[in-house]
Amino acid sequence: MGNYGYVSPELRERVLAAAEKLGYRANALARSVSTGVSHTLGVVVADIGNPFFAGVVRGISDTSRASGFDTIVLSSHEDLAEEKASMGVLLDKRVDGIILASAAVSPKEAKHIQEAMDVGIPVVLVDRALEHVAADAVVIDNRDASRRAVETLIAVGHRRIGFVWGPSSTRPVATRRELLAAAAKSLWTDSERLRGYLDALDDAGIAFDPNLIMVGVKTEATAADAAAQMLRLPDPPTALLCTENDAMTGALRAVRAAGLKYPGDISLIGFDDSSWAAVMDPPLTMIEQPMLRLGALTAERLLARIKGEDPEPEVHTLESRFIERGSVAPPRH
Amino acid sequence: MGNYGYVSPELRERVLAAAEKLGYRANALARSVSTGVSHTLGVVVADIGNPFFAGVVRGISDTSRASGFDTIVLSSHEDLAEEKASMGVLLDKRVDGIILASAAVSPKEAKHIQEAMDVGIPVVLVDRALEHVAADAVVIDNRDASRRAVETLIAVGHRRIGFVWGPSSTRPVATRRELLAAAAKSLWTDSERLRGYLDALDDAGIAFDPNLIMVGVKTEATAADAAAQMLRLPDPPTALLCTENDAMTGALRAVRAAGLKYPGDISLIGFDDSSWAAVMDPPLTMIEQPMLRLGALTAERLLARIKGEDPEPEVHTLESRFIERGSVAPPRH
DNA sequence: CTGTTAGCGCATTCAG
DNA sequence: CTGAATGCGCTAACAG
Repeated sequence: MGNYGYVSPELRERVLAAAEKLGYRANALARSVSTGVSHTLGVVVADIGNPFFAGVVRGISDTSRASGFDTIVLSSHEDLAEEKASMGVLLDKRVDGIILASAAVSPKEAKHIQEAMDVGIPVVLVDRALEHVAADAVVIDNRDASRRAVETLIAVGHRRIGFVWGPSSTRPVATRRELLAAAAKSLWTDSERLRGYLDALDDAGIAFDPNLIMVGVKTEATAADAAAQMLRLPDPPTALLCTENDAMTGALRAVRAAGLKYPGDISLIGFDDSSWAAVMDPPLTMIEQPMLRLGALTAERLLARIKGEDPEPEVHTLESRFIERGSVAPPRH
Repeated sequence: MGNYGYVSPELRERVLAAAEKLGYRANALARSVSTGVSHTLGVVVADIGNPFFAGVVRGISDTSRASGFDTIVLSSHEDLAEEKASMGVLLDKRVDGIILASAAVSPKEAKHIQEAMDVGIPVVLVDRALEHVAADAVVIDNRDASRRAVETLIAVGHRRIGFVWGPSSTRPVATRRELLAAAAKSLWTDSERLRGYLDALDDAGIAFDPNLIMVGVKTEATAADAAAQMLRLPDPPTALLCTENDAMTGALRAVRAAGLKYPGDISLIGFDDSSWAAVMDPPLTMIEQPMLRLGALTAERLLARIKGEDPEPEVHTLESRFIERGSVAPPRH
């Protein structure tokens, strides 16, 4: 049944026929115990409910299956404890390698990753790189994408640009130094996107205003609150950059509640394109991430290491796509 | 390490300490080979990229984990062959039970399900019931929900109501008989929703018009085409019922391309609520499915069978919620 | 309580 | 080519 050893064609037929008739299935677990390999990839994403990760997972499983590997995916719901537990489950189930979109925001939170690698099981990071972790990472050009978006806004005249979900600091951020410190303790993607935002402002000589940067817990509701608060400012933003799907829907709620129209009253740009963004009226200008390719490349890197290759860990950066639609216009006056 | 047998507290401490220091992890595979149980649930959904299924999976894994079960989820991408292969993987990995949202549209396509049950591994269906398969099923009141939606439309005066994604028949459907035959060969959810639509029309004495029912392959693009075609009719629909997320975005594309405004020119109701639906302008009237509870209840039923309970298979029906927002209005004149 | 032994279902090695 | 024996890492049953 395992397709090894020598058998006469005739015996093989008889065995196969008997197996078929009896409904026999080889026990993959016993096989793994015996061989030491499971031909299975473990994946733990931050939130499988996020269409972005669903796309990445699709990319992963398509290419891993093409190589004869199963994939078992777990979701940590952006919770570090759950992430560790999930990795434990994968290690116990003896997967041959692990793909991880980690909720860790600092090197000390990434111990479990290093430990897994120390045990000899290869890990590759996806979507979120991690400093000081010697693992491959497959990501997009977050900083660039963010900068390009803000530059687009500045190019048509905006100078007050809100940033709808940034560092998840608990305390308010007032100075640039505090902001950078908070960013350093945030998810890599959030941090990068914030830096890109700052890059563009700096290049244009626009002063950074802490009131225009959302800080704290990130949910659609808090995004709506933060956006609403910005819009009530004496000098409110004329444009909003939303760094995630829920940030955008939250911002849209606030914009509508304030009785504002986009792009006339306020311009909008968001990360993570979707069908909905395209059918909004007007349609939303968005930054599209290559989810499938992200997943595919990640799986390729991991598979290579499983096959024994052992190059220097590297950060692979894929390009996002800026989709101009109808949610950007010059500010009033 | 397995927490069985008798050990002195002191020895236990020494063993645990040694295990800790050595980084020892019990091999879950070997354990399963030995005990015959894996404490893991297998799930194969039709499309993990669909937020609806992502929610169901979340419900499943939350409640199964609470019972000490891991869950490994696979996506069939609505493909029957992949579904069978996925179930094979799960059986090989010796999961203790399987949850399935099947792509099967007829009893003969459901053999693999019966086979799994014959081998002694419990299966419970979710989202889609299957006639002639003696398995538990956890679903929503699709037919009722659909009927209520159409009744709402009729109540405000609509008589020409388009049904944006119905039976996936390859040939056009002209008569009511053909329609029912096509429905019988469609996904259970699609079929139920179509019946509910027909129920409401019948009750109101409105004649069924095959031109107002989309038939064929179901993608956002084909939905847009179908809707566009309906809108070009000499006697076009004044309302559209969209039975899925992509059907709604497709319909919206067509509505916009035709230069129509909702709800003034055309009313809209859809299945599967989302943040986007709520922030559309006007916001969309939608039918919300209790995804989490659907998943949770499904897991409960399966867990019960794994624990040895063996009641008569039953179809458990949960209630959907009709969320009235701003996409329904009386037809013009 | 402790130490030993057999056995789970497979892959692999080694005589015939 | 075939059959039997050994071991993978674990649980379970059994003497001491």
